[in-house]
Amino acid sequence: MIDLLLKINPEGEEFMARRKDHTHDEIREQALNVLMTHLEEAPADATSLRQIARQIGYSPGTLINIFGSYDQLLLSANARTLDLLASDLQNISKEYACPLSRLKAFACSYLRFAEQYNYQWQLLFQHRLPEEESVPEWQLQRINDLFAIIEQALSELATTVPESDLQQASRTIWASVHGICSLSLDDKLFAGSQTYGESMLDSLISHYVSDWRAQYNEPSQAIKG
Amino acid sequence: MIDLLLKINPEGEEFMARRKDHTHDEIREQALNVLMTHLEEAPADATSLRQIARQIGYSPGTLINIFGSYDQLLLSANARTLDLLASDLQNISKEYACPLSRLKAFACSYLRFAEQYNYQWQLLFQHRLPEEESVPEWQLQRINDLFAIIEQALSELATTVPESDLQQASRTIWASVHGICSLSLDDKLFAGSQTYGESMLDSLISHYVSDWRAQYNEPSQAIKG
DNA sequence: TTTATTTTTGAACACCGTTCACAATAAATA
DNA sequence: TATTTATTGTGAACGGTGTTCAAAAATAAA
Repeated sequence: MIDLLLKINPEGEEFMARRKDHTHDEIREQALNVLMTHLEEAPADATSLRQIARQIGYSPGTLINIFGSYDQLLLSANARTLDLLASDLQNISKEYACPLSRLKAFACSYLRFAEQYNYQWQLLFQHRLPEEESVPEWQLQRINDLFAIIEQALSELATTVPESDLQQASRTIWASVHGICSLSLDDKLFAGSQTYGESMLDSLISHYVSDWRAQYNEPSQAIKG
Repeated sequence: MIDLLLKINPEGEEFMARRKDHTHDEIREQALNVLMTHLEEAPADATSLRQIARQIGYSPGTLINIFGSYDQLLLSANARTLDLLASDLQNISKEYACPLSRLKAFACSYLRFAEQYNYQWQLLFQHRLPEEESVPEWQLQRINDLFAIIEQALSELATTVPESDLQQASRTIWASVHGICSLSLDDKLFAGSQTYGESMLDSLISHYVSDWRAQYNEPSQAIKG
């Protein structure tokens, strides 16, 4: 049998199909590193499964074996991005005792992250899952952790607020902040870099929170409303 | 001449390369109609230049000749969508004398549009231009017209406001509304359709505007930062 | 009718994600 | 150790993509 093979493939020629000394986890790691590095200076559309495979010295099929599909490779990159973002926001938030400052710092960090990791951020939010495939568990968990930061700050600003109100307010703020960042990035034409987005974030949080807390902290006056 | 054709193309067989009785404008129209119809029930990724060409009975090259590229065909569809959205919002806004109600109706219409024309809306905002190709003129114009509606409402709520403040506030509101709609669409899992998004929009506008106008209408008190 | 011009084409190109029989390797067995 | 079995990675193939372009077809001009 070996003779037969040797006859068919007589020499040198660099045989492929050689099993490399990498575990699946190592290949995962390599592929994700290559992708994340790519995203540091070009959008996701500018690479491909084949390119990534070529760069780590494996065939496209191998990556499909490991990740299931190219979509899921992209999704794994999103997991990394979200982890980065979450730890960023959590660290920043820890540094602020004042809940209002904390909220603003949270929003600004979000914007800064979106600017710095532009293409990762784009992929994270623009990437649509095929069909009605549900958002993965870990992603919901990370997102909930981020909501918790906002909820915590809000609850410090206004005591005795029903949980459901806290949820709605924190979601409203998060979605608004997200929208401002999203629009701010597309709009590089108009505004001079981040100062514009930052002032919008400040405006949003100042005005929204100010009136929102008044609703709970000064129920007797009832001026606003 | 007719005889010649009949001889060359003796029957059925449907020869191609026959110059059809359509002007370029008509072909544009047909292609866009096919695309927009497709977007009524499937995302943009689910079709292609070739599919659209096939459906209108022309070759892919013809569409490239007319539109320049597939990207620009998609962009033309976005023009249509934006026109639809703009006229929708303008009509709705006309019906409300009260500026606050007008703002809320504006936001709700925006959300309803995003829900009804889901895939068109997705394409409109998720589609990234290649390179740093600038947003086309007409698109900026349409968007400015929409800002004008918000600015107008805000100026009715608070007189003697500097133009720059009006601009910032209207942009902040629009970006926030956009973010809420954007997130609300992705979140079909969580919420029971539109009621959730609507209440977030209401919360956003109520609180933000309430505090924002207080800044200008009650300058003597100076309670708010 | 012949010539020149415009329009549309279809084949070709270089890609893409995904599948799969089988070659190359490692592990288990005799 | 030699042989069988199981796993892992491959490369060719499939059907798709957007885009280019020589030439065919249809029209307009001479």
